[in-house]
Amino acid sequence: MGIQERKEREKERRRQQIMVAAKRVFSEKGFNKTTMEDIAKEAELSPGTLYLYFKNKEELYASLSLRILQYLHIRVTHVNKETTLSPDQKLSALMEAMYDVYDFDPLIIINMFHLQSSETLKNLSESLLEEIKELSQKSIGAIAKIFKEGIDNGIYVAQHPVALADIFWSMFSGVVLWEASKKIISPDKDYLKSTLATAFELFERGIRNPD
Amino acid sequence: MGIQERKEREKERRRQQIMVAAKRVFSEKGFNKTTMEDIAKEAELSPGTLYLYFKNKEELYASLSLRILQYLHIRVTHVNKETTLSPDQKLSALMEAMYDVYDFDPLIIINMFHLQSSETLKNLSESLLEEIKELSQKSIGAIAKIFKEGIDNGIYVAQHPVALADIFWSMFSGVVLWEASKKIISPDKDYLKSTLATAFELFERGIRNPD
Amino acid sequence: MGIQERKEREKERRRQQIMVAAKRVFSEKGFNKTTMEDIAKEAELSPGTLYLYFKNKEELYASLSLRILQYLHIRVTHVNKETTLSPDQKLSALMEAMYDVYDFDPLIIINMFHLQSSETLKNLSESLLEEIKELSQKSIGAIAKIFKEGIDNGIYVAQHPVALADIFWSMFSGVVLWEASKKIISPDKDYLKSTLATAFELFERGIRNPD
Amino acid sequence: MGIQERKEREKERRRQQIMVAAKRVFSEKGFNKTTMEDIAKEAELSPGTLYLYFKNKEELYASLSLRILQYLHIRVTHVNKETTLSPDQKLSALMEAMYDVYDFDPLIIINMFHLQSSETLKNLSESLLEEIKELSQKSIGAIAKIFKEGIDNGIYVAQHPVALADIFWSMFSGVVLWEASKKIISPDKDYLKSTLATAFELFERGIRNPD
DNA sequence: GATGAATGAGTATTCATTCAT
DNA sequence: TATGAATGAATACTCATTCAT
Repeated sequence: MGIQERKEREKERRRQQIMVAAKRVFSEKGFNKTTMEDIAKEAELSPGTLYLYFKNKEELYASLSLRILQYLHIRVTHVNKETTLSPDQKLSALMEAMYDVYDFDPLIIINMFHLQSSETLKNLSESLLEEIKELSQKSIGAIAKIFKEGIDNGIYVAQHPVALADIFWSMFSGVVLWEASKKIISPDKDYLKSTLATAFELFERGIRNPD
Repeated sequence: MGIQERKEREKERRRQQIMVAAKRVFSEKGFNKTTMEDIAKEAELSPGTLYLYFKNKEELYASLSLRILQYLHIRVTHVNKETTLSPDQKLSALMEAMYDVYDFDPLIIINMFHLQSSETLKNLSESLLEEIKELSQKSIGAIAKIFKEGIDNGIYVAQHPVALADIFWSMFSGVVLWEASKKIISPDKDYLKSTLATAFELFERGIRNPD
Repeated sequence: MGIQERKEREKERRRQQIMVAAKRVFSEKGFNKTTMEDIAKEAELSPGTLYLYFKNKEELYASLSLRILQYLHIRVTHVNKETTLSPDQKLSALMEAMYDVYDFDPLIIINMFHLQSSETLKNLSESLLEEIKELSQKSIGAIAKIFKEGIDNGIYVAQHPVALADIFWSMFSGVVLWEASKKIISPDKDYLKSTLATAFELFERGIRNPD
Repeated sequence: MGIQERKEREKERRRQQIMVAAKRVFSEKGFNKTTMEDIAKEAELSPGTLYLYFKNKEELYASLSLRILQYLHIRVTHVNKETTLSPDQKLSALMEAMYDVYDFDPLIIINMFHLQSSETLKNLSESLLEEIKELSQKSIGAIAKIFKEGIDNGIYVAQHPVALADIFWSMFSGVVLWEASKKIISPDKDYLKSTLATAFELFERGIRNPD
């Protein structure tokens, strides 16, 4: 391993260290109430160091959202590669993946919507924004591919596959968000998983062609 | 009309005046970048006056979300009152109502999710929070009632009506949010209404029992 | 006196209050080492209030320099108005005025050079910069007018009056600055006034035509 | 050449390398907006290395001003050595030298005044300050010597030679500074050299005794 | 000597909120 | 009621300087 490479690896480790700390603090306090000093303390670093790895607070925040997109993309791509699966089986696998995405980081979906507010996006660097765009499109594209197969097979309704992918993703995140906010409004109930299951079931029936 | 009542009415008029101004400014700049002075200027009032009618910035913001809930509630209740309509016709009317909710205030849906972040909710007065809770539950309940009729009639799947209502609302807001963020990510496309139509169509097919 | 006018006057009073405090602190600590909080404390105001009257630190600083230009302009204009004076008498009066400019605010000349560094000028508001430009030009123009009379009379050398005014002003501020820095380097001597007198004498002989 | 000496020479070379880089960056950005990292990059060194050769930023800056004093001193001493020249010829040579000083480093004159602000001088090491003092005095002394000859010869006015030297230097730097700031204030004119020529001409006539 | 990652003190600026009028 | 001048706490970000390697 060359010196160059070792340094690169070390740098990535620091980024991860900061992101882990940031995730903890952002999750607990939300974006506005979290200070860079909070994060620095949590990461056992000085505030200045954070800026060696992230341009500013927004960009640190956004990089957290990027991780879930990366995870999603990997999972969905993986599903697509399983050529032996039927569209129905792939859809099942996709739903399974969505549960995992949720478990991977339940709070970060809420962050993603914060991220996607124009207020935030405008402060990101061109390169990070580009990365987010690209990953979003790829992920939605990969989901759409699953639907396309089903549509081509005639077992799913003849809708535009990307539109279906958008709806699938919207429904997923809409449910997650809505259940999260319900949890605040009436903290004693936690229906998320079952609501999600019902939503998926309903979605599946919705896209299926009547035989 | 007594003096008391006239005063009350006058006060309500001012609240509305402020809310109209606030909506304009929040819609344009988002929550964080909007200052109370911006709103005061837009309302042609002084900053101090705003605090005579709203406890703080968060509460002013939240009251805007309350309006859309009120509007939604009125519309859905109205649908429910039409006893001559079949469940299917009511569902159509409900969808129609959702389009109107969106048209009533496209950006405020995004605000609603901001509202529901714990960060914000914690700063609201007990009474306002109570009002939001109640109205949310009533609205969801009214939507659930429509589904319940269909389920009881056997034309909709035997799911818990409230779960269906939640999914319906989640899907609606999920699509609105996702399309809004896509507009920023890939600004050249604006599919909202058609995506929404597809989503509703799919939802309808999803909940319908196979004959 | 109308309310409008009284407010205006009150506002001007506050500006002066801040400028007086700022001058004291800047003189003592220099631009960089002076904090806005220092000034606020000296003015017995809060830091935020400073920003109600001055856009930023640089602009507060620049406004101090503007005062000396204003003073200079008034004095020189006054000299020009004395139509009964000969060019020589006017030149004497001008020199007198320069001594007073110096006494008015000995340290602020140094500030003026700080001001005129491009570093600083770039941060000023368009309007303030405009004001500085205009006042500079007017002042130099007024000085030039004195020389022009002498030139037209044939008692001063046939140089461009504005060039003479520039040199006069340059020599004045050059001497002030140089003596100020010498005071730091060898704090035991204070030749300023006599050096200035010699400089003026020399200048006068320099511009005078041989009879 | 011993090892000691070679090391010394190497060290001096590095100092020069850094100063050349520093001059470029300071000239472009001014003192405050220049960072040590900027200079390090320009010098193709690391920030830490700069501190091996200069105590701190101020001292690096000051050492640049020292160079021009050194240059000035060399030139003026050289003029003095030319015993065959008349005072008038020496004065001409001095003026020539000043043009060269200006050409040597037009912006550094402005820096010199920054240097001489008490704000900066207070942070310099005793030894550097001493060096600056000494060189200033020597340079002024050398200039004064030229004037003294003329005075002794009776062709220049009977003023204190050091006072004349101070005025000469003040006028020179005053004109340079003023023209530099005018360039910012009214960027369309660039009279420097001609103003300087007029100033020198005027100075010469000013110091000359009427025959 | 040279490096450059890490430091952390230092501060200009903002803006929700208050309160004397 | 309404005002709007004043407040002052709060914080993102910078950068000269250090020091382990």
